[in-house]
Amino acid sequence: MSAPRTLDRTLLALADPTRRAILQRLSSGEARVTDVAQPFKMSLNAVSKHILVLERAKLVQRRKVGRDHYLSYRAEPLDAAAQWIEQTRHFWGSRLDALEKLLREEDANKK
Amino acid sequence: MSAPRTLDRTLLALADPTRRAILQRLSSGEARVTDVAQPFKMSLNAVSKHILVLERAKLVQRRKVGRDHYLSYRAEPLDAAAQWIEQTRHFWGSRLDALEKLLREEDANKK
DNA sequence: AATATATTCAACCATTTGGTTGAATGTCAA
DNA sequence: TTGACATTCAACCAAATGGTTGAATATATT
Repeated sequence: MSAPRTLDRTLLALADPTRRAILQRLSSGEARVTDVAQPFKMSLNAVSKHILVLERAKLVQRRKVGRDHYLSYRAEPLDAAAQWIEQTRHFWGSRLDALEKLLREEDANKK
Repeated sequence: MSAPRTLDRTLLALADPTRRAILQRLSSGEARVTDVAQPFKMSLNAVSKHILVLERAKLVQRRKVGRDHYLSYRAEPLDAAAQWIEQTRHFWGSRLDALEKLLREEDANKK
């Protein structure tokens, strides 16, 4: 089904507070690169690189209008990641069945 | 509440197919480092490093018995990540949310 | 005591990441 | 046309990642 590369890129892109902040900013609507970069202490170029990572993960889309690049948030990869995590939790167990697994392990150790 | 560092580490740890495979292996019960490493082409040491990343993210716990280190999967960080993603999707919007809303509206129209 | 097994530690290497600064490109505006 | 603005490109740097090999450590086994 879904190539794992896509999931890799999504999770990697999300594993950074700066990039999550960028996404949050975009979640309330389009913004230009400069606008997105404004609140951060780091250089515009650094933010530009973060945006590239988000684009590679398809979490951000770019629309060029003249010299301005308008960025927007795309929800699909996050949906896909959520789906993967939910499915995984279901198969691997969550807190609720942790006890059960523990008991299985103890049982195995007694052999 | 949860420091973003924890989420960073969880997502980063999950953003790698080898580490996800390791977790999958552990999801069905404890295993030693050697057992975990066996199916992989890479060296034992490489796997050992991956395990370290998973431990740092608290996705894997280690129990030493003599020379053997028994590894087990811990579900809590994944639960936390899922919670973050779900909350985020809720606030940032998603396709599924849109679909849900559409269905709710259709439902309302039928009344 | 000698050897084999399980694991980590240490050093090394190539690549990636996250940041910087400075220059280049493209577009708007006076 | 000249200059300001928006953005990327390029080079560089430090640190982290993902892998290797070889040695060290600790524990079992004979």
